[in-house]
Amino acid sequence: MLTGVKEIARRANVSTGTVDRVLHNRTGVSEATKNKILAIMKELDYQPNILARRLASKKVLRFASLIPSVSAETEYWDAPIKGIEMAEAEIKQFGIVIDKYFYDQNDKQSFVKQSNNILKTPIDGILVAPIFIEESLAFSKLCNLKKIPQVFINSDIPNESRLSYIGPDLFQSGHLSAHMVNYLVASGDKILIVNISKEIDSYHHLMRKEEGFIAYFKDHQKKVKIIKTDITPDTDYPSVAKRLTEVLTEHTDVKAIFVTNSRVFSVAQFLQKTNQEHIFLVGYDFLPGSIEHLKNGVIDFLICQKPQEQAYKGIMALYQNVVLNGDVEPTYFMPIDVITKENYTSYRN
Amino acid sequence: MLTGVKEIARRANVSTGTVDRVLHNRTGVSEATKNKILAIMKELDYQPNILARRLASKKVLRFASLIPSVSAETEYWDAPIKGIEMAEAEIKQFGIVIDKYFYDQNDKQSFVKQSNNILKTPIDGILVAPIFIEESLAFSKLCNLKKIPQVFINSDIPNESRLSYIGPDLFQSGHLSAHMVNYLVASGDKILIVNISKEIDSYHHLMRKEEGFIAYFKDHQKKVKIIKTDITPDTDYPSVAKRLTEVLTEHTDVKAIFVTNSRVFSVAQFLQKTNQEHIFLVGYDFLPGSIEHLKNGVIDFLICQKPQEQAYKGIMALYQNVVLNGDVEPTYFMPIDVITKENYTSYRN
DNA sequence: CTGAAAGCGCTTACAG
DNA sequence: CTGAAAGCGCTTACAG
Repeated sequence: MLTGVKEIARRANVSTGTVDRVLHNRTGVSEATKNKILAIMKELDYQPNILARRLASKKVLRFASLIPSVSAETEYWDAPIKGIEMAEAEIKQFGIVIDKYFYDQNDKQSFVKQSNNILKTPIDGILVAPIFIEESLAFSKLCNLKKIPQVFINSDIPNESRLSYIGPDLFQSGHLSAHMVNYLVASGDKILIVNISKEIDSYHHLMRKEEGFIAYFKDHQKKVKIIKTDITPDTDYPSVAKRLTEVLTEHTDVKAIFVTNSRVFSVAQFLQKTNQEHIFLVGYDFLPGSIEHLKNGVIDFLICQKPQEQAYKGIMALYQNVVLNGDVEPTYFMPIDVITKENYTSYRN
Repeated sequence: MLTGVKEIARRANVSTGTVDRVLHNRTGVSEATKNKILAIMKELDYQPNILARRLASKKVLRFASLIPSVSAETEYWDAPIKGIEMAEAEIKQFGIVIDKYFYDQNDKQSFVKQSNNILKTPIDGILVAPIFIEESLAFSKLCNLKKIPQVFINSDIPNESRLSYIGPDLFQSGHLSAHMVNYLVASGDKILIVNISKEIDSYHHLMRKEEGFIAYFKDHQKKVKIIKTDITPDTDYPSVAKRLTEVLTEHTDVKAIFVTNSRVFSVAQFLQKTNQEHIFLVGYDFLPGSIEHLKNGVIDFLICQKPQEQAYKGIMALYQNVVLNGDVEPTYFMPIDVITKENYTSYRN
């Protein structure tokens, strides 16, 4: 009452409609009245009532999400969908709808196509997992031109003007993995790093983890031998098994294996089938297949970064910015969680 | 339009005021019209518009929080306050205010007094850390009589009708601690469990962790010797140091120490001062003093359970129930987080 | 037991 | 460039 648009209008000797115009930075207000109103707003420290605003406005706000589609090999992306849906349920009463777009993680063109589809629609905010660097950068630029705020999850793109990144600090997560492995090995032991990925592009992502892992042992008193192998482009189980057989035949003394992504379940499967469960195994992500191997002891640790929460927080960051006009942290590193046989039951992915 | 109170009123041939009366289960409506309106609501699957409701209603909703006050020894309780304030900032636009009450963790009477103070005010929901079992039970009963929903954090009270418990699964967290210690010790090693607490009552809480810890090694192939000591009622540093000196003089071969609460920082301090950093150390909670000792390697692991998020979620659960009339999970176990030198920087307490 | 009217704090056409 | 009026979907007195 003492601070609403009515009061501002009264003090400025204008109608509430005019106040509303400057509030939303719309055209059709003289500089003079605009400045007068702005001054009064500042004086009153005017805070719009979001309830009233959303109730009065019939305009629905549209957010779009663009993430990889779920497949047998990319079950991981189930969690972000859930996160998006949770956020949607929470904010739909504010007149927000979320259009969900998916692309094929192994096909850049599908990303380009879907991002173009999004830009054809009127959209107020975008949540995207920018797996393909160049294509994502191009998309981001178009969004900036249209002044559409973007939030990135899962991995970041360097040097780009997005609203926020919400996801892992990849280097640190590799570092932590090494720290965990450090408890399992002795000086002189041999450690194998395994990257499993179809797309060369995704390597950027995995490489950061590998770097963090190697950096840990570089200046550590415990000296270990680190070897590595990339399994690409074929990543089906037979390909994984074939390569691991080769490597582990050449290096019969591998004490621990670090897999840089969720494909750790394939490696676990292999170790189990070949009775090599004595090799310590550390990998990524909270997937049913991996949890099974955590239970039966083939996998020792999983590093997880709450993909569901990443997406949830991503949508809420858009909401915070677009609906509440609030500030958003430009970079929000998710906690790096260590999952073991002992705590997986209460883990919220 | 097709589903609001107006439409219901039209179909039932009554005014919106009457619809509002049955909506809020107020008196002064004949059974007949009430049933008619109820039927139409069900038919339409009527969902009230929360925005409109909160905007129209001038009634503010009051939640109360009742947790231990912060002191040098109980810095831990800083985090829940932050969580409460975060939630408050988020929901105050819905006309919710939160009254914060504090009690002395070492004084049951202060809990009784503060809980009585709360009940003197008109309150719509309560968040409480029920450290004192009997007093909390009594308080809970009074709340139930007044139909005030209660959410518990930090620790649960058995067999009581609360809206929700949000906090650790204590037994499991002890179990996980043992799992971590297991990586650090060998068969035959000696492990010391340390409970540090002023109030005997708090032991219930610590005992559950101890039980989980011991249970882990009970049916484990690796046989270890577990000894324990309780430091009570004096818990200042000199008392801790004195007792540890005694124990570690008697048992010169202790390989690892498990402290069942945040007082691990006192133990760390002692180990550092007495040059016994070679003893592995595992404890609880993300406090600055402990983080320092995590950094310099005196503490190996901290087990944390996001006290800030517990309180945040607790308030949001009340909001969910009271404002949105939504369902709330009766028990929500927080993830059991493992914090090390490697991942503490990105941990959100 | 029930209804008519005003109002919550905004936004939205429409008219000038 | 600006204002008057209606309306978003509820709740709140007040009158009967």
